[in-house]
Amino acid sequence: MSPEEIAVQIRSAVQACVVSEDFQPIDVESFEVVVERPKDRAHGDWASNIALQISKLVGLNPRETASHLIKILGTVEGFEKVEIAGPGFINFTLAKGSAGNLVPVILNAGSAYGRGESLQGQNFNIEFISANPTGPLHLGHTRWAAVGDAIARVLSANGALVTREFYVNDRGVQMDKFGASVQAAALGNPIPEDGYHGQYIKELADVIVQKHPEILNLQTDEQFLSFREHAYALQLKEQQDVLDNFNTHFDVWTSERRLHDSGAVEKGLAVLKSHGHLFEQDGALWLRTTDFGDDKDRVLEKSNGELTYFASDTAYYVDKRSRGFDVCIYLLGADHHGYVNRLRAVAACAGDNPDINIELLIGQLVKMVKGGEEVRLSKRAGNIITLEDLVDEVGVDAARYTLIRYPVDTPLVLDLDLLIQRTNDNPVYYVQYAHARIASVLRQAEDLKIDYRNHSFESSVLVHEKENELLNTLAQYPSIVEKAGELRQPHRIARYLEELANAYHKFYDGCRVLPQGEAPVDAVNIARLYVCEATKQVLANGLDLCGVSAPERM
RNA sequence: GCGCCCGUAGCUCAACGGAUAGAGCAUCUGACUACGGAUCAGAAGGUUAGAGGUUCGAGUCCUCUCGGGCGCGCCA
Repeated sequence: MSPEEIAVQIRSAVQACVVSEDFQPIDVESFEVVVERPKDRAHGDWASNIALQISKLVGLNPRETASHLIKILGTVEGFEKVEIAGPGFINFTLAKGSAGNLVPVILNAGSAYGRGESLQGQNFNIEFISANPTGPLHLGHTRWAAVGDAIARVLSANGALVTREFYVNDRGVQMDKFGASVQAAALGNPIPEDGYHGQYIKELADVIVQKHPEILNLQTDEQFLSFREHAYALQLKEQQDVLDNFNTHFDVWTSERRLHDSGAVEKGLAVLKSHGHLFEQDGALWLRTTDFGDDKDRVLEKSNGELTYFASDTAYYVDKRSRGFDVCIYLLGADHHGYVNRLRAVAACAGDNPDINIELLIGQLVKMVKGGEEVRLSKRAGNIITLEDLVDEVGVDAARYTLIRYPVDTPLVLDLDLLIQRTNDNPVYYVQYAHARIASVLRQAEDLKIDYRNHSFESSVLVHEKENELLNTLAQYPSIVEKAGELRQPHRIARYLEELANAYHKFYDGCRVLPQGEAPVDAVNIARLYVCEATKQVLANGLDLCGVSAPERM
């Protein structure tokens, strides 16, 4: 029996108690029935705190409430035991073997097992990374690449429509500094103090000069523009290639320049104006964000007629909404948390509901430690650790998995030495190993000509404690996916996979799957092979949501 | 000064307001002539920074204190 089915049973038990007047009348639909795995498995397979929740409403103390409920629940088929515990928890122990009915469900659903419809019909835009095209992607970007993509996967696993978007900041002062730096490097001049000093600047300069030798003959100003544009194109292409290789694919790349050229900025300002939140002061144009919780109003157009960066942000939000997105998600680094209030205010000024139409996820920065010393990340200083570096060291799977298995609001300290040398201790291998191990068992079954798929699956022979635990863990998967989607927290998938891998390894240790030696194939072997295949499927499904591969061999 | 985030085992981190706060690493002890040991079983390790409060119940919510990170421009 699944947790959802148990919840239904509980609800009808409450209804019955109301009808029999053991409970004071309450609206049976007015509360959420939570069924979850007890932390301590000795408490049973599933537990509910329903009695604690509704005891006041029904006019009894929690334990009395629970005792009425279990009188009814205890008669339901499929439960071996239903009992009260602690302050009024109801613990359910499933009848042996009943959990096995899940196996055919998983195998029939295949890669769709775990997918849900909780976000059906919602159209999400998730914007992440959005780096300046003035250098390689660094470690902070890498966290967003992994997490942003995983959130997108989790959202769509719950039925949402998702667009991954990258905002290219290709306009403004930084681009000019970038261009000037490359130009200087090409000419052998010292790079400007406030320019970019990384080694990649020289490399870009060399590539450009080699491909376009005539650039050296241009007038200084013209030459500068040419260097800037060539370098921009090369650097953007590199970011795109690196992200592709990182298994993170964007649906839309929005250029800030194009946003301006297309008239989107004027359109955005018009929308804000129509809602009456613009005003002029000191010769500048302002947005009254303080109406909606910002701590100061913001300038959109400076007194000299130039548009601010904030004007682009504003226009960009309006533009996204006009493209039909219900929810715009932004992943921002902790150093941008000051933007939260102003962006929420932008949504409100545009006539939207900031609690619904815009979501700002703030992630803490990633710190890298090597040999006990913090490695400082500074693009300008040039001693950056790039996405490429990390992938070169540990591989795409380990890098992605490591970055998504923590909630984004915890600052992350990665020990580079540990990551490089102790790759076997990385939990990603633990999970992948479980998958590969199952693949190996199934391969051997094939070699032994055990065609278990031609036999029917008998769940009743699965009575071993480890089998039960594994099956119950498998049953949790859909609710984990739903929770991860609701909270935008893909790390829940990773943590679940580790638990599932652990349950499988324990099962494997305690339950022989294939017949030993010359022993004949019996129903237990068959059933366990089915369990293996179901576990393999769920591991593969979960790893896919993480953007990590599920290897057949390691 | 104002604001946001964080503080959990030696280290890195978990824990929709739920039961005895959990994993991994590190330390110690065990298991196979191997269905893949990249595994499993066990030991040890905690006043969840501190003090109040809210309630059936607080690591989680509220207030204050201490400690750490970050942000507060007609910059981008």
